[in-house]
Amino acid sequence: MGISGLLPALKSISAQKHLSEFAGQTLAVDAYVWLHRGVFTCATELATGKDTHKYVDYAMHRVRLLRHHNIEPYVVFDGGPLPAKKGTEVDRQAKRSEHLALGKALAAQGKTSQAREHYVKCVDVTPQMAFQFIKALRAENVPYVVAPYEADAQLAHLERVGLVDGIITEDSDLLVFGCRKVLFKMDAVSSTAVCIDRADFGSVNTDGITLAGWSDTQFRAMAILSGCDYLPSINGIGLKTACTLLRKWKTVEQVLRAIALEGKKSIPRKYLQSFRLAEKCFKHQRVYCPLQQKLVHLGQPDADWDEESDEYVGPDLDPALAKMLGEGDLDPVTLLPMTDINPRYVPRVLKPLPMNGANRNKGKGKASTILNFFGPAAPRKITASPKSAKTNMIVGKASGKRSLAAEMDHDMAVKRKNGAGPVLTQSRFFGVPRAAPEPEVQIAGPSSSKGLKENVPLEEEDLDVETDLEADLDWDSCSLVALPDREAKIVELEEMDNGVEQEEGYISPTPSRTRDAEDLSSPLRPGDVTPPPKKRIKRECPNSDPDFEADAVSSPPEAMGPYRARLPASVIGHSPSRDGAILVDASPDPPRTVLVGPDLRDTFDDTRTSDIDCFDDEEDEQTPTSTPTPPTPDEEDASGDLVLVDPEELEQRANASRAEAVAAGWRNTWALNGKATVKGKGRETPTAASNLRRRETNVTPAGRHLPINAHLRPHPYLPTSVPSSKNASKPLRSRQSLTFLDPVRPKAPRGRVSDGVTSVVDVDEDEDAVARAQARLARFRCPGMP
DNA sequence: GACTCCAACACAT
DNA sequence: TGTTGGAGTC
Ligand SMILES: [Mn+2]
Repeated sequence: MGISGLLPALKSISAQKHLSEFAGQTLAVDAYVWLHRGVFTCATELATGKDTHKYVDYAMHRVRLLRHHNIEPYVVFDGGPLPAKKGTEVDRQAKRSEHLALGKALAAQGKTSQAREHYVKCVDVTPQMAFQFIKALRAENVPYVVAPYEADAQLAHLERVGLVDGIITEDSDLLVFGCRKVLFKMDAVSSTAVCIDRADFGSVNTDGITLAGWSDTQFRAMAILSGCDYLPSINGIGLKTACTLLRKWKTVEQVLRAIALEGKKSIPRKYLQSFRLAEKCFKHQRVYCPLQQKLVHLGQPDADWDEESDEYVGPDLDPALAKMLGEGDLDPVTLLPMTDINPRYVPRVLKPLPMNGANRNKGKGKASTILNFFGPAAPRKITASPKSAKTNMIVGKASGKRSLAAEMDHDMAVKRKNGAGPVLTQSRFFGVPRAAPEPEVQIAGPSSSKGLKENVPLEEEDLDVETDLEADLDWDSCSLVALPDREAKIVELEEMDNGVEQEEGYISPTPSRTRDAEDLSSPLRPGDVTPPPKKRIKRECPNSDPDFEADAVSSPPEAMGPYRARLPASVIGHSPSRDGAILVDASPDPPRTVLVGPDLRDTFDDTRTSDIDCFDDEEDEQTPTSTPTPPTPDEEDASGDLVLVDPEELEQRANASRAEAVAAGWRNTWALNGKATVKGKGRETPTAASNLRRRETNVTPAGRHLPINAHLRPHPYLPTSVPSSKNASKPLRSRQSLTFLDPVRPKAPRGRVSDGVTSVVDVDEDEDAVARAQARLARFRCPGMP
């Protein structure tokens, strides 16, 4: 959903920019957007179960477009459902099958175009489809990561730790997650995008919406109040009124009080409590940190943290599992080994990859992942030393590519560590626009005829090449990423044909962190902590072939070069702000209102700690000041009657059914597997229905996994230590996490293929462990709601 | 009139 | 996921 109305409200600070303006930067990409659009290319094929990878081509085309503009994409995939998301999955699934049936019926009558209309509505992006994209990314050495939960939070994390300079998405939520630079509506044809910079928030003035002087917390509050994915809004409250109320009353508590006293709208019971949880999802959702190679909170939780919260923002996972998940080797929803639904699709490898010795088990090291996983030296904590990671970090056949990506991340980490300068003075509030608004060069047509020329004709001969490859290669016994030597040769041939040269030079990162309003207008800032970026040296295409699709070939074998070159500036001179707080010059301190008034225990929370804990934590320190007069005590009594709704029961009921649905899903899964095991083949024909799943799925549809001879069983789990929070005044309670208790001994690896579906990671021996993890996860993912 | 809510639609070629 | 237009509400 996102925050409806947010983008229009921010129109006044939205600027359409040409991609070339981001040259030299690394931009995180919300993969779902491209995959979702790509699906339109081949909806019919997907719905009818035909193998296709057109949706990957669509996405890769954009990847190459970015690279063409000297932007390094860092692709981020969605993970499993967050407990916070309610599973509306059932009726959706029903609708999908309807559409599928209708589509097939029409197709049978030859009405293919009408059929397609329905097909489109029944196809959805699955993790397995995402994996096809990942295969292509690996082949072209593009950094990527799979989020344990929502891509939103993952994207925000990458920006926060400085691995990327900005984010490409369509989801307005990203702004609520605290992202600084977000690019919406990227258009491949014009090579433009609509850029919203957080530093401009202070100058928002669209239709009565104003954010000057607001903190991130206030902004987030506005978004949540107006209704978000984690919490529907109070009836009648939209973005505008949320904004207005918040402007007047400053804190959520007071806003609620005002609403209650007004008496026209009914506030759900425990709304404030739910609000706090929703807030936590935005602030502290769990993400995978490529640097630490484990799950971390987006923002470190501080006070007001308990186990409920800790699970609500996404249960922790064992680091070894988290890593596999983050790198795409697990289905993030089921935690089962990723399944390759289209093994015949082998993305063209543009360059033989440099592999160190540890990596050189390609073609046969089926169990290497598992070996590494469970082996003696496997799961370990990444310390500050990038070396340990380098020697140890291999994930099976993913081989060179991924280790490259990982190494890149670690290089970034090192730089980041070394370069971490003094924390700049930052205001926590959105600055009011000052001085003359910077004249922004928009759509600065990149120097060139070249850009235009290269954009237009996109030849699709790639497909042919790939097709040839498919025909040639034997994929029966090895996973796709394990490239046969033969392919490497083909690749080299291609390289000779297309050989393009790319400069190895270091490209100066641009300062990406804004400190004041001026920064965004002038991205390049002499005297900044980072060296003034000379406008990137553009890759030249010596060939007459201007097609940027061929660009990728240009990467030299020592592919680390380009990666380093694209190190985001933020890695170098800044340490990430705590809560993504931004960062402009100080604006007038918002006044603090003393909370006096009716007892709204129902809407607030019986256990509320303090009436003025409103602007939580350390983030917003407000100086006491006079402000709109708080409600008078004598109005107090009325408040009790204002609560007309009692959603508690409804909610419980909903939870019950949700739990049931999930449980049913699991039962089906395992039941089907059991049956399948007997038969020998467990995967039903990949009908469209079985292949379709929304990304918010809570229920695991049957027929999506390989038959696994495992069963669910209860298991204990161990508490693990909590990430130390530097500013946590009190120690956090220990957190539960997925832990393998039994020593696992890897057996001889054996590939597994059924119905053309190949398991990428073979974990036969660890079924129990995985099953336990899943059981745990299932519990986590469907907890009782507050 | 301002705002919220909802249903329908676009998204690729 | 966003956008649009129209209905409904205050
Ligand atoms: Mn979202």
